[in-house]
Amino acid sequence: MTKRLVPATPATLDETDRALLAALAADARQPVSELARRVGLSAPSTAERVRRLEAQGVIERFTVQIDPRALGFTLQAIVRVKPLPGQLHLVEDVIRRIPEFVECDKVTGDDCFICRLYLHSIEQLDEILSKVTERAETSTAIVKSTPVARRLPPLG
Amino acid sequence: MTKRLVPATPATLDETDRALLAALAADARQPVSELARRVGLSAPSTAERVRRLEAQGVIERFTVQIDPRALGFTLQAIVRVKPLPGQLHLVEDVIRRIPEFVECDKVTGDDCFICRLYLHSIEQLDEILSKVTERAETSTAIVKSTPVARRLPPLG
DNA sequence: AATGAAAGCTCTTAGAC
DNA sequence: GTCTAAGAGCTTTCATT
Repeated sequence: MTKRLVPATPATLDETDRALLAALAADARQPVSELARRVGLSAPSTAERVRRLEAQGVIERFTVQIDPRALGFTLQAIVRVKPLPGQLHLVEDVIRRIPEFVECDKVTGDDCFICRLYLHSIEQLDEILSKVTERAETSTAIVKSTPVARRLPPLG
Repeated sequence: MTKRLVPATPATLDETDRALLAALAADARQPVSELARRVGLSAPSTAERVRRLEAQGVIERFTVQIDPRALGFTLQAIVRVKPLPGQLHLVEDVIRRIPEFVECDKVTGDDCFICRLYLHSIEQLDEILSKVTERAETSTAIVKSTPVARRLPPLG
């Protein structure tokens, strides 16, 4: 697997690149030969474009989307975290080390962190948040449904 | 590509399945032969397990993680959206139709929706939110960094 | 459920435009 | 940057345990 060489800020993507990205987003495991058919190029050219997109850092990684329920995670919560004075870095470390926090962004405004938490049960919420509440105020919202599941932004 | 047959709530995953999922999460495009080496099975068995995980709905899809900056999205925002009375469904539709909203969860509590928004510039924030603010109160936080990028929850 | 061997595809490399 | 062609490598099928 070719690895990122550049931090990828400017990247000139033509129509073929965009079509490739869209096709890969829909099914990352489809063979190069099929990708090639979709974008109207030969297999070698297609393979090289995919490698180039990886090397440029446009493609960060090929991955799999797993249904959390299949792993026993029946609940999802969005937690806003406001560290107590002087606890910011420690709070960040604590979050990073709890694997049930599957995502965390540091944001502007009163709440410093906004995180997504996977839970096996509602009881587990207290269990996990207790590790954070020593050092931060938290505000939790339970996910009832997901009107928009992670999708690609407009490629145009 | 085999498609989901069951809503996947109970799924008995053994150690090999978990190892497979972890390997696929790290690189979804690696060949079955390599996956087979990693989990210590033959290629045919490995291929069948991957198909089974897809059919069970454990694997939702194979996809690609793209650097938003490569597409010109230099900013990310987390927007909390509280629809005005009677506007809930319309607000949900509006969000769904704006492709820059790359993710949206409906949650318990005062703010009905929590969404992730990709932006080309700070000016675009007003432009996009103006389509929502006719029907909802919004509260926006700009992402400064991402201490935890989307990761797999614990497979144990 | 898993394996090994063989047939059939797919990927990559090489050389040319 | 792209193509065709051919060898290398991968995936799948099937008979077997």
